[in-house]
Amino acid sequence: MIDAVSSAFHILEELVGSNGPRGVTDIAIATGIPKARVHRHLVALTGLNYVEQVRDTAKYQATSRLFLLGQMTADRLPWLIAMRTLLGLLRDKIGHSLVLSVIEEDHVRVIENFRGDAVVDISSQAGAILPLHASAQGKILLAFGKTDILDNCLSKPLKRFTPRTIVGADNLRDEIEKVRNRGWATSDEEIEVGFRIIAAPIFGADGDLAFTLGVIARKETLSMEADSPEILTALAASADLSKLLGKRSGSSG
Amino acid sequence: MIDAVSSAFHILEELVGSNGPRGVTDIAIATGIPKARVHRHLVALTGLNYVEQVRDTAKYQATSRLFLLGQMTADRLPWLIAMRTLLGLLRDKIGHSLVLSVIEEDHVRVIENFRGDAVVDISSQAGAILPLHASAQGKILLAFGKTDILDNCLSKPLKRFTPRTIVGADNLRDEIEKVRNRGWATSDEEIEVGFRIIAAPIFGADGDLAFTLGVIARKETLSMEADSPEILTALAASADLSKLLGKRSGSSG
DNA sequence: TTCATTTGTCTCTCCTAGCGATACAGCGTA
DNA sequence: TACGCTGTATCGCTAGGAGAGACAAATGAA
Repeated sequence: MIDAVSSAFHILEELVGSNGPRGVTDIAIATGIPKARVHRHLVALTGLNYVEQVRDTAKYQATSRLFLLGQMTADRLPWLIAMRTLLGLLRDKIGHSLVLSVIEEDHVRVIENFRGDAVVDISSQAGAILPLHASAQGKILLAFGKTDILDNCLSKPLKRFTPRTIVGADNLRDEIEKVRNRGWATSDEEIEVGFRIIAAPIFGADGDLAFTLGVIARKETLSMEADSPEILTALAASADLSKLLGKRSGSSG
Repeated sequence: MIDAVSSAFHILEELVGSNGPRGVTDIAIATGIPKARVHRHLVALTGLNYVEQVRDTAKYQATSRLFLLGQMTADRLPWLIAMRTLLGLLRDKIGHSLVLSVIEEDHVRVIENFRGDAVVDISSQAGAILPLHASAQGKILLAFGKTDILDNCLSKPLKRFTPRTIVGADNLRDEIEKVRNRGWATSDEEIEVGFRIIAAPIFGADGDLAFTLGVIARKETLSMEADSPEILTALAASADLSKLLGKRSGSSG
């Protein structure tokens, strides 16, 4: 591991995860990296055109070049493009917001939102890490990921987000068993009052869980019956995507 | 400038600019970076989850995490999102492929393509650098960028891409003068036989040229008359985008 | 099979590049 | 004016990243 590179990305992530230009001191505090190092890196990144200094304020922000790097990455990952176009179409079809998340070791990270057509938009933040026991996507990982993830999750106290959050170890174990049997997961106001999520697993070429597809909506508009059109559609889509990924050799990330 | 960070991004760019997993030696040769260093960096980047090693082949490729970094960048650059949605709509309206490019110092780099509805897709590659004297977008930079860019461009021999490429210094000077006067540029089979491009400038908050909007199509389907709907629409759109950028303080990248 | 070549990876020493402490300059504010 | 911020510059120190080269595992040709 090269420390300088690690620091650089740490700073970039911090920069990109906030919603405005950031100052050197600010970033130093947020990341825990000494100010001098932060400054040195910001200057370096500016030289590489991945960061720019906002005139007047002297604060720093990421540039469109970093966006471009991501775009080019997507161009080289055909399955990513295919997934995105498919999910775009799916969103148009069912109207609810869709959330694509990637499995990273032992957590679930949101890659992209496809906003529904509801007046009030519901969407999670790209880059966000979802709670394992309270989100439908997290339950998918607990059910279809490596078994030690579930054990590890249960070894720590489960955080309560709403009155409906499952915080009992045995209850969660039962829930995960149910998810594993029927092949899809729900989060019924367990993470935020008034909102439901359903999620389905997407498997990679190696057969391992690679992504999850989530449908999120206000509870009044999203049925959680097994034969509801949303669930049937989501299951069909995730199966299609698994098939899509199966065609190639590469894996997730 | 931190060498390690510079190397890391150099390697990443190389990785992302090719269309498949790359080997260590391969990248070392392509980038001119010693093999040992490339390997060390790839391992480091793998540790940061921005790169993964493809099983079996042992080659490396960028992961969706890098894509995510770009997406998050876009989320923090409101004008980028606004531009993208506007251009998406515009593409649907005029049907031709659109190309959004960013001005980087003294060259023009493609950020994103919005593919038209033609059966045969025409699009440039995201990340590609466009020739200044032969592309419509390049002429925009020569006309509206700093004057030394034009001088510098003319100081070197102009590469001929097609029989119609302008390779005479005086001819190019006249052409650029014309572009500057009317506010838009064309490339009439000057870069590839059979294809036309028209481009318009998009100015940033500081009044400097920041982006260009290009329309690309087969020559039979794209009129280059000043009053053609494509040109009028493109000009209106780029003016709108300039206005959009004028509202905020940040700049390009 | 055998040999040769090339791959990704590792080991080693060397010295430079990145490090933190500290100082400094510019800007608002009190 | 004095203060408390900011971003930036300086400067020795040494840890950490550098390159050369060795190595093993593929790969391919004979």
